[in-house]
Amino acid sequence: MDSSRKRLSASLEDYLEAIYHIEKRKQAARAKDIGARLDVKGSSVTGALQALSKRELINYAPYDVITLTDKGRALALEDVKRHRVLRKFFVDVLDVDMEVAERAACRMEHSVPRKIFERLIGFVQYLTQETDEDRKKLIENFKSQWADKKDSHG
Amino acid sequence: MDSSRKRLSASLEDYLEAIYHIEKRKQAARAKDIGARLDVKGSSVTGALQALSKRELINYAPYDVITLTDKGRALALEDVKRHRVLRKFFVDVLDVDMEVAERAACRMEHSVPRKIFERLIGFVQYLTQETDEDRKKLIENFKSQWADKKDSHG
DNA sequence: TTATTTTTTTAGCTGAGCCTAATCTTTTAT
DNA sequence: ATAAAAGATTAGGCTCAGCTAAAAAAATAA
Repeated sequence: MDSSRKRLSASLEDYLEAIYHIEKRKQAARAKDIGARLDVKGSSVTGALQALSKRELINYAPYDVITLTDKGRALALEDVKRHRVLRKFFVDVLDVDMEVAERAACRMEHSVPRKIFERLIGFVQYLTQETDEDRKKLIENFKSQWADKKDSHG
Repeated sequence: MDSSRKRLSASLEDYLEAIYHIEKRKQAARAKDIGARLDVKGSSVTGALQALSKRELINYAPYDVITLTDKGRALALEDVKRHRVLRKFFVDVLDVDMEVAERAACRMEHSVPRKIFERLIGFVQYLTQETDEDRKKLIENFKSQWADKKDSHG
């Protein structure tokens, strides 16, 4: 019945998130900015905008600027949060490069179920609390153990 | 040029993994088993089999039984490993139900980049080594902290 | 103001990956 | 051996999400 009930595709999530970031920088988004950010052609952007508009996630009229609706912003924020917590886990705990973490988060963020996401938030917060010496040491131990393995293998 | 160089789609990875599991149980797979496992119709299976065959990941001839090639088995094993390590992380570290972990692993396994995957293996192994009392305690602490949060929130 | 350039949209094509319905093959039961 | 059932494939349709090319609108420059 209501198309807004169905889960957003990974692709549309990407568009929504892109709009969120562009809006944050410069009030409103335009199609070319979105296309540049996601590396797709303008015509593809138009199609996605129409889909998001139909779901009432963005304010959209042909040739006009694009903004998020409240509903859209809420959804975008969920994506952004998933992205952030994954990236933080990859960088702070798994100790991978920021760039690798960023790409990985982009790829994985769409598929993280809510329950897992919640637990991950808790776990990362728990593990990275600066106040607890043991936890910090554990992470450091893991990292150096990893460095050793790397050295011995190549 | 060579289609086998391109990354497999999430869908084809699913088919390959299904064949791997069926083969392990009963020597060779047949289309209906695959369809039953993935909950798709037979005609969809045929299409996937042709795609996998073209990439030389399975031994396939119409109406004949299906087996993995060496290349296919190697690839399937990578998927299976990604699946397993994610599930182990979810269950042993994040402490979610097996069923939730299973579904989450299914959803996420296709998008885990190699470098992240390697680190995650190391981290899970490190954290779940029974021999180290501190690590075990850390996990237990996290789990009970989580249980507390759950109680106080509802 | 008018002409040029940029941006956006429309129209139509492609490939994946699913579906149903119809048509083979193969297997099983009589 | 042959009829019926089960299993597999083909044919054709659908949606999604990208693309190109061409048309339309907006912005900019002369």
